[in-house]
Amino acid sequence: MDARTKILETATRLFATHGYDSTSLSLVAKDASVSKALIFWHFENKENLYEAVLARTIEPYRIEPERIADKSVPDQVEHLIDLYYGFITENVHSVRFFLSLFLRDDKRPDDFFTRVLDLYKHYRELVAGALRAGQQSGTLSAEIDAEAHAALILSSLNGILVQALTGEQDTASPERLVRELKASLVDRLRVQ
Amino acid sequence: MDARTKILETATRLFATHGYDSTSLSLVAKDASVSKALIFWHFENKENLYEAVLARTIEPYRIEPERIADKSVPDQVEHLIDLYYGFITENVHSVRFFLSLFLRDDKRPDDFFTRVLDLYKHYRELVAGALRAGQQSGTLSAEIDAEAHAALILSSLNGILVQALTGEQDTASPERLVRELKASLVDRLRVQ
DNA sequence: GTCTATATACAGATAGAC
DNA sequence: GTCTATCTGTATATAGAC
Repeated sequence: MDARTKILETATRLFATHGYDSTSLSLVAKDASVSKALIFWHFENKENLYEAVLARTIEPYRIEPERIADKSVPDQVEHLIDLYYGFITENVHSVRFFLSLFLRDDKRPDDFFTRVLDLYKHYRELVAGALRAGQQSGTLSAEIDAEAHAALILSSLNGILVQALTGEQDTASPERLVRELKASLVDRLRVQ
Repeated sequence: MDARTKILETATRLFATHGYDSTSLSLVAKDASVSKALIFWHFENKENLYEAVLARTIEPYRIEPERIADKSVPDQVEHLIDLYYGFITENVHSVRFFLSLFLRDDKRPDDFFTRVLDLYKHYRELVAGALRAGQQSGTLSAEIDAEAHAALILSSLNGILVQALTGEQDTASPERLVRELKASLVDRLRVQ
């Protein structure tokens, strides 16, 4: 692996765990086994390195349409829930990173910020759309407000994520909570 | 107000918004209109100041029993939800602070960490207990697992909190989401 | 208790040899 | 491209006057 990539990988790990300010370039250099000067040669300054790290981190953040619209309408909502949960599971570290960015007054370039938010909104609209489709086909209760309910489903998923991230080891596992979520927020809406 | 308190208040605000490392004592001194040396005279060093800030911040974190058991059983769950939401609303800044602490590899003394976790667990047990009471008195469906369902309710509340903290301004307000939560995770369980 | 002045360490960043 | 040596600013922390 070339030095540039080595620096990038090391910096990604360190920024994610300690944040921007608490990560010194001396430490990055040491952990990547290069000199501090080399970091500047490749990335010019600390902020540039950080932006490169963010760009690298956000790369897998996208919605893959082919994964979505291939299920019968009532199950589509649960399928979307599984996709969301699967994505989070595969990207725990960067998800934790972005979440902590949202909570801090830290360095957070707006373009990345809004890109994550847009993805989130888009996903919520997909869930809302699936709920509406279920209502129109008569398989889901017409009583609920699809938009608000979709927002609740996503919020609950985020809450489960937070619970998993903060590492509370007791009783309810994330998987158990997701099952409970599906049972309460989807299955219970099915028209018999 | 005496200088010690002024320092403590200023430091609380700054640590909460910028974190431990990004808050310099020079800034605290300037914002509190005292000399840097005075901070050291009162708190010895930066870590001590930080611990004092944490102790001050966690002070209102407690469960008040008199607020809890004064409702009819089926409404008790919704009452607990309101209490949780109310607490969060009143303490947004410190809640945000603690949440970001949980997500970072930052300075986080374990005693504070576990105290917050214990409170959370205790609260979840209160919700589970209320659910069980409802099931025993026949007002709530016996089908659900009270522990898992209580965990889901708390997770959802945390998710709503995160949504509010990350400041997504569109469509669903936190209040709207809490209403939706009550409708889906409590009302829908009522036995007619 | 509160200040100014200072010591010491380490941060981000540059110069210049190879 | 990669290094060592160095500059400059600012951080935590101390000394000592009042």
